[in-house]
Amino acid sequence: MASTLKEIADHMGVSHVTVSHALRGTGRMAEDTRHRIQQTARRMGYRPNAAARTMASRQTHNIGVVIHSLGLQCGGWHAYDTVSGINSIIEPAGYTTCLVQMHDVESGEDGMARVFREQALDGMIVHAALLPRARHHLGELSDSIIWCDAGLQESTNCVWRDEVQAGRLVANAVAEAGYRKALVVSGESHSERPYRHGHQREAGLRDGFERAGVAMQCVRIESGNAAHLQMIIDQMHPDVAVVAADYSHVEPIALMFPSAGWSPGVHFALACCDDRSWFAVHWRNLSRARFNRYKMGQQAANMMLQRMSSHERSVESHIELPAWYPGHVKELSIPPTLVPREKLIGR
Amino acid sequence: MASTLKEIADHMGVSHVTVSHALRGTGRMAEDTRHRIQQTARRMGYRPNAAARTMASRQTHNIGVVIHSLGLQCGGWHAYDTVSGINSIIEPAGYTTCLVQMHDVESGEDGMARVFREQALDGMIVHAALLPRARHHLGELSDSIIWCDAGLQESTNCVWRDEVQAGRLVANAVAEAGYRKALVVSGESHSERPYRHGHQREAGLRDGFERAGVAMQCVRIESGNAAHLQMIIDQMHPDVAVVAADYSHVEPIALMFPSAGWSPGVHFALACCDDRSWFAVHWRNLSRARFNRYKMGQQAANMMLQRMSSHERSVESHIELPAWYPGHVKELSIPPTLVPREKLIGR
DNA sequence: CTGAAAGCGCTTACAG
DNA sequence: CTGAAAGCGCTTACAG
Repeated sequence: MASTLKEIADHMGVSHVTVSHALRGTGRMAEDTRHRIQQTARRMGYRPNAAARTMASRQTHNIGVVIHSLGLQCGGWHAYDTVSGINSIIEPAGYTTCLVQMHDVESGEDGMARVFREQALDGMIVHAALLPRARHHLGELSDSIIWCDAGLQESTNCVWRDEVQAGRLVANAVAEAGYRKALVVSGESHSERPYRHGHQREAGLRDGFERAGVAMQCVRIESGNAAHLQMIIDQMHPDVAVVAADYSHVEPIALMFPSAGWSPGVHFALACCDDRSWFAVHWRNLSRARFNRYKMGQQAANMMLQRMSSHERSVESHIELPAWYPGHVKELSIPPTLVPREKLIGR
Repeated sequence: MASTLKEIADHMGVSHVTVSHALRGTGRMAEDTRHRIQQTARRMGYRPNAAARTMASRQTHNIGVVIHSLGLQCGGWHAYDTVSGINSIIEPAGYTTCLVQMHDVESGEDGMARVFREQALDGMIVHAALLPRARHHLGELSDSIIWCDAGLQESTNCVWRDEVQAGRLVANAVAEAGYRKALVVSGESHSERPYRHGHQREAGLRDGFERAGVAMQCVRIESGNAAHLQMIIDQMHPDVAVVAADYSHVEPIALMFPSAGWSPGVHFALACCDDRSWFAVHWRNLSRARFNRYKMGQQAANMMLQRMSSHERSVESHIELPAWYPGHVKELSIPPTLVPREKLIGR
């Protein structure tokens, strides 16, 4: 088990520089020589030393993926799709995904992860809606940042989806299904967050419903809060459709309401402005604005790679467009959650 | 913005070695000197170079977290809880979580992630049930591996939960609630996988039901397959309780059945052998064998740290015990999914 | 108590 | 076409 270039070099009677060139395909030498060196290295079980490479080449080949740690135990699952997408692009390109959970609190140097303190990253993809202060802090740590679904919508280095359009799509679908009023369910507004998808979705919904002449009412709920759920149930009416602003509100509604006697797609109409990749497997009949977080992660990763290869300071932003998905699945006998008004079973 | 020890050293008229010692709290020197150096370093914005540190100290401070990439787009979400738990321990200890998605296929050297090829890790936590071949391959890459919920149950370096016990707990609860028969729903058996939680859970269920004199029938389904779901619905009867072997089967049942007129906790009884951290937020009334993947990740991470600090080759394995959670939530008017037999509303 | 020396394993730029 | 030199920024062990 040879572990260094030098050992291979000594073994073959050449310099370690030649071995280095041979293995990486750089430099000039007889193809035969190169081939023989590669063979030997393989036979001797040579494995390069990442730290030495980093040191000499000034490239870490590490990409930080910054995600939010919302109380650690709960929340943040939505990030997994995106992170998987990022890794699927980055890893084959020879980069490593370094996961960094970040609390807004630790703006101070000392609270930061080692990976930040010790210049261990070539760049980072931020997938967390941080406060301006924290955002600024990251900007000082690296000049190569891609903001992926991070609440930043600038002309360069950002990826986001058109949330307003998602809202419009849902509003149109609800109107077309024959409902006269929409109950829009979303979470408490965290006013200090610089950007909430909810706001934009609501703007889109409002716009869409207005054009279609459908009334709209917003309800803020905490998930799992019985009183809040009851508030919605109290408003149930055949003319009313329930619209969930994001995935974290559509799940509790679908899971908890049935126990109270209200099944989506049967007793009431339900549509969602948000999407998660597992819906495609476990909840195919959910009527929703479709959207692929995995793909968005890949998009951000590609932008990162492009930026690093071209040494450009910036790369054009990308906006992902959602599409309406009715939830009609041929091989499924179960109806979509947004069933046409006239097919609803009253209670 | 000074970026090296030497710049600070020159600035203060000492050697870079002294600065190194001062900053890390090693060596011996006047407290005053140490303090002055630290101040200067901070003022000059010094940030250590991770690669140089790694090189000199032979420690990367990187921990690989190996997860399975099941077709990439779908599956694997369950890993997120565990990964978060790992990171929550590792990061404050100065280590970085390097995510590595691994396909069983790429046993060949060339298909492996760079992080594997280039000795960039101090150790790894494997959270994927790999084939023996792939497992063996990892073993050659690192001598410091913790197997977390990875299908390996040896006396050292492993973390797993007692799945048999989970099955027993569920069986007892179902029997006590007054049901005479259980319909156990699980996925297709992937026979080539070295270990499936499902097998052990089933063994526990079988044991528990046998003792309690409750009949048990297994149904294998693909999630989202309507015919399969119908198979279950056809068997519905007031004496029958539905038991989901893992989280990926309980969700489709709870999400899809209501649309077909069957609500858990109202029209039929439902219990689950599995748990996910988000159940605690979004699905609190699910009756289940409770279990904390986040905590298990922390456990694995602590074992890793212990192993690295003590330079021991191995650390004692840890078995996590599940607990029965009925799903009775005081402030929730919604019933648990495993409602007592006599409270069930017939259809 | 302090610092000069050696070395970690590579890559890059340059001289032959 | 090939290789010797310089250097990346630290830590460790050791001599003073």
